[in-house]
Amino acid sequence: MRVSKEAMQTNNEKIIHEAARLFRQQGIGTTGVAEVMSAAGLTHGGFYRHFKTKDELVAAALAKAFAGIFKTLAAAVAEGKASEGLEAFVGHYLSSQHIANPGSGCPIAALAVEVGHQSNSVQAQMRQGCEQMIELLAEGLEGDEVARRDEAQRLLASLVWSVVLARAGVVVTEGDF
Amino acid sequence: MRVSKEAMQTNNEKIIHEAARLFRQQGIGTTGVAEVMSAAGLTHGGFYRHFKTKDELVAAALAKAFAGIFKTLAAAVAEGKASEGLEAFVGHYLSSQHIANPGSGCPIAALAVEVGHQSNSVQAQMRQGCEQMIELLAEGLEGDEVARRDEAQRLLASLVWSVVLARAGVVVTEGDF
DNA sequence: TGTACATCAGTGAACGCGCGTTCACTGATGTAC
DNA sequence: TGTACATCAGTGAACGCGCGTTCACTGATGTAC
Repeated sequence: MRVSKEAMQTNNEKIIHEAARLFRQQGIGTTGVAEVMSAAGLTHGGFYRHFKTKDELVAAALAKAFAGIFKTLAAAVAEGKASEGLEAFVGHYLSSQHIANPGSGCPIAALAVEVGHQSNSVQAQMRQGCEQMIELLAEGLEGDEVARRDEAQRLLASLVWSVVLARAGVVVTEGDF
Repeated sequence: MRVSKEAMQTNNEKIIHEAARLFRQQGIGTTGVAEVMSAAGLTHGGFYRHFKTKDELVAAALAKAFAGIFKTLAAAVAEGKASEGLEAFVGHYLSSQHIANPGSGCPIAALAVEVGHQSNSVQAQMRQGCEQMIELLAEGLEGDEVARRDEAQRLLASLVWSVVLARAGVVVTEGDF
């Protein structure tokens, strides 16, 4: 039966939230629309009142996942504490907590490769997220703009790769970042 | 109808070769057994004379993909030309040719994340390939063993990440490796 | 070396299953009077 | 403010489709005499 506008809005957010979690945890192709709806406490038939296609949900979930990751870092940069914010971010990124919980973690580490096989709009979302992350990381580094951007890219590569390897079970010796 | 032992062996190699190509090009979940068999010039019903499950094919294809990547580098190391071999390897790894052709390229860049959702034996294959690659890269670097291994890990992270980003369409400014 | 027969690689149709998507239906919500 | 009705979010069953896997069948291969 019909629900109020507020209830529908809440349901919409739940769907995106669960999708963002499940896609990162299990992969996009492996997670069905029915599973997402069930996790949100709904039946799968109602999905198409919220999204035209699964692809549209993927794009929304990816945007939400990036927003969650950026939140703390962006706040630190806005407060002028970019360097401290960067240090805390790196510490959390490489933590065993982040490695053990892809569902609430970095969408790049979880989905970057699979997104290469998704629609253009999803790829654009991933591209934008990566670029935004590099910019935010660069804020906390030293040197001129080009050098910082360069260093930020190398840092992101190290971070993402360490987490991907650790999740795949490859033991990595401590590196200095 | 039945074919000779030699013909069967040839077919087996064709299946693994096409699987290694298609899995890297399109992903594992997206590539069906029927598509692999068709690419090998066979009908999909015969697949189970060669492999017990699709998973067994994935493991074989991954091993084959690693073997192809290691070939040149391992030969250079064996000849005592590890440093030159490394340089050539890095040059090829970052080439537009490698970026444009995942089907014949590095299985880590193409499959590392998706393998996280595969069987234990497939994960073990990926793990072993990564470790072997780090060892081979370390051979061409300088310093003591620990420092070389450490540097090799950072190098691999940069290499893989650059290719993943480039394939996702994110333009990366030139970095020095 | 030649013949008779068992083996088994490959064929092509079928299996159950889960996928993304559609649809007739329900009944609370939101609106018009 | 109260009533009558149109709207539409959510339900649950169904759709076609492609997946991994199975199977009865075929006929060339390999073997035993």
